[in-house]
Amino acid sequence: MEFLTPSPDEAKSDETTPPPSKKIKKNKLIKNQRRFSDDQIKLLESIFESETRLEPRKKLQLARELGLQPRQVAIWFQNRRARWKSKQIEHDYRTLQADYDNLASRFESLKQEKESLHLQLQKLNELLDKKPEEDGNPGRDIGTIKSEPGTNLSIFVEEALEQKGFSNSQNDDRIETGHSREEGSKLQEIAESLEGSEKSSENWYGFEFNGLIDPSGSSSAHWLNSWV
DNA sequence: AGTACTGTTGATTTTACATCA
DNA sequence: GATGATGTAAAATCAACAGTA
Repeated sequence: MEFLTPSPDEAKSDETTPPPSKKIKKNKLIKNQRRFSDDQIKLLESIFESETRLEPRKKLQLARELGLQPRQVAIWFQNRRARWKSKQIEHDYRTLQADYDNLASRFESLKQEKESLHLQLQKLNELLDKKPEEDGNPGRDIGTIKSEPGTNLSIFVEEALEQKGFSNSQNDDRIETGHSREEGSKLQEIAESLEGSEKSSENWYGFEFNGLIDPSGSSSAHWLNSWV
């Protein structure tokens, strides 16, 4: 491999002689000798890939091989390290920015879902409280119903429906307490919808909700209201 | 073609730290 | 252990040059 050799003036900063002032250097630079050749860069890069710092012995060897002053090799590695570091910082910044944007987006979606669920719960409560005294069963706030561990939302709603006099049986078409079948279907629909939301939330973007749903018996509505 | 601007890159300076005699 | 000389690295900066609008 044939590499350029700096002129005596260019070999200004070897290990033994002090570097000339910038003014002198400025006047004596020769075009095309300022930049290292492609082959020199190629070799320097390949070594930098495996080791970002050079041992003194290796530096001397490499300098001989490249036809450069050891000082030039040392400076090249210093600059390379500094510029690699700033690029790395830029890269890390972009990565963090993307992560943040992604999380912010998830947060917004979850917030909207929470609001939607809250609305559905309100509607459900309104329906459940429509005729609280007719069957001697006082209406209760859905938000105060205890949800046992492992109880999903549909079971919870079914219980409420039963207490309200709605039959949940597919085969039982009887309307026992004067509620229309349409009303019951609507409630069931909401229950299924809620269950669907609950299920989808469990694995929403890989989020684990186990820790968010209090298994100690606090109401589903409570965690929904307090979360976000 | 000449010019202004910008990015790249080799080199320098300053400062801090480690090692050694 | 304290001290000065020496070497090296990081960070900031300079300066020459190439590419581009």
